[in-house]
Amino acid sequence: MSTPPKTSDNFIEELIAEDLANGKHGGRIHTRFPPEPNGYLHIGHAKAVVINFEIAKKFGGTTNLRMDDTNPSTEETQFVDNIQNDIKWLGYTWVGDTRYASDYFDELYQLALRLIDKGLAYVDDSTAAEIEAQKGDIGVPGTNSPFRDRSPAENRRLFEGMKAGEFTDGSKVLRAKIDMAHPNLLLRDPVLYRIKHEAHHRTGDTWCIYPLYDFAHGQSDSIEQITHSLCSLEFRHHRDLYNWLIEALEIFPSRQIEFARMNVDYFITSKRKLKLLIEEGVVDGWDDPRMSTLAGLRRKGFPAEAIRNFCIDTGVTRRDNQQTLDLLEFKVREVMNRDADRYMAVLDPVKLVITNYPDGQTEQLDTENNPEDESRGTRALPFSRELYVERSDFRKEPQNRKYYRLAPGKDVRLKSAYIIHCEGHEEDEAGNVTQINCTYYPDSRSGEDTSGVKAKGTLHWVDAATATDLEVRLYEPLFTDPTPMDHPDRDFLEFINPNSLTVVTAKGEQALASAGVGESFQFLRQGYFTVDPDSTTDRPVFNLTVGLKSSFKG
RNA sequence: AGACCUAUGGUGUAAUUGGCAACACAACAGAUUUUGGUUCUGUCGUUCAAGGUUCGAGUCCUUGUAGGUCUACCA
Repeated sequence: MSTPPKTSDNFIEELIAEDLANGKHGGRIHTRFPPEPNGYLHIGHAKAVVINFEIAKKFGGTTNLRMDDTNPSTEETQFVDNIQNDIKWLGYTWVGDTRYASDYFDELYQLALRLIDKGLAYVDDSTAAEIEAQKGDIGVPGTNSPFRDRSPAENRRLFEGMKAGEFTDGSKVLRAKIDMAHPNLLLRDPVLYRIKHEAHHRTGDTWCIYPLYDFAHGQSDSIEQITHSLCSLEFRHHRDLYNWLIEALEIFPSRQIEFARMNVDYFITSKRKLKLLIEEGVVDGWDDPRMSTLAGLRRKGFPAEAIRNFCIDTGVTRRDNQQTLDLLEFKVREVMNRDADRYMAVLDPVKLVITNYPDGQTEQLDTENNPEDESRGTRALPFSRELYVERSDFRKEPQNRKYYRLAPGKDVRLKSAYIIHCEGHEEDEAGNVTQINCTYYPDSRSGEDTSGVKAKGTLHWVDAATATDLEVRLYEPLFTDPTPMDHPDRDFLEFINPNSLTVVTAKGEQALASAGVGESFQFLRQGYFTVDPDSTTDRPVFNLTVGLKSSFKG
């Protein structure tokens, strides 16, 4: 493991340790991750996944995966499949089959009847607008619905009628009977069930009434005997209702604990906004490498291990936090530096001719695959008179003594090959460099250098005759502002970075052409790149995963 | 306005629960280097404010201040 395990407990672990010490649930720990299948998982979800799975693991417990699918209008099976895939990819295995809140619709309905029979819920004929008006306001008590005092028997009859499809959408709802003056607005007789004559992605037309979040989530936790229900801070106010229902229904007392969600610079994590980016054509889809989705980050090449380490190391607290992209990228480099083989590819090629190298001659040079991991071995590199090097590695005039790349009169080492001496260049009428001319020191061959020439700089290069074309997609953050949502006066779309994607044709080592989708490499001196699924045998496509750190100023 | 939550370097997270404020990232400087990468060393800089309790307060109390959340038949 590249990341040492954290030693101290976070506040959730402290609370759980307390429960354990008090003998709660006989020492059993069971958590759950409850996504709504109406979109793809993003970096913020990853945090919740990691917290739920890691904490359970730490205490020898298990974790369920449950689709919170109580709203037939927005949910799709396509999303279910992707969510499952993402969690597995992150490296986690939930216990048993995937659960669905919709599997509990019968039980939930029975629980609703129980509440009705106890006089703790009623059917309300008020319109949505009327219910809103009854709600009161912050600091202003609400008013009782005129239907609040219907008898349990009447409520039961009406609720059964709702289920039987006797009423139209919106004509009736089931409400909990709590307190219209409660300081927590959520306890002012919240709506529990609504009528929706709409097909559900799993139950089809079986139901025309569907429970709301507050009458599905907590109850599902109880049904699954979840001991600790870990969720983000915005559900704090729901906890009062969560607990009220546990008592009213006399069901298994799961304990909800809230933590602060993780925000990351240059990423947005609103599913609605992510969807908008797709609809507006700003990105190509949920798995566009510029997206904050796990599908996007995976396609871009981020290793699951790096995302996991990032989520773990950023900790669990109750305060608002804004994580830097720097740390995420550090975690990515940390893993890829260890794992990725080094190859050479020239992103902006310019021809370099070694004038004293015999025309038509080719030799094979040895180069290590990964200096961090000797077991990765070496490979052969073809070398001949004509090469490609990076345009930015040449200056018509040397800059200063801190510059040790190519310029007239300068000596540089070609990685794993020879030291060359820059003689001059050719250019077109516009002054663009079209060719760099050099001579080489025949006795400076890598590994057996007796030339005595010292070259401060080492450049990557590729043999022109055998080089293969690569499509390389270079990414920058999707936004020009680290927190595009934090401008109340401006739309987040105003902060779209016009340079978020640049496509270039690079010259790469031939071996790169046969790399498999998802394979990652370090392109020497440039960054980590990962093979995109758009690749064809004719045209391999590489995504920039993350650039190398560079202390070069110039 | 009411209720609830939060406050430690630039960012994030710790602090044996009242005992020398530390770790990571970032930044800066240097060493090593056939990647201006990696690795190594060093520097920088922190307890929201004011009172109080105490031999001793980041930690406990009081009062402020700042930020966040909540009035969907979404989750």
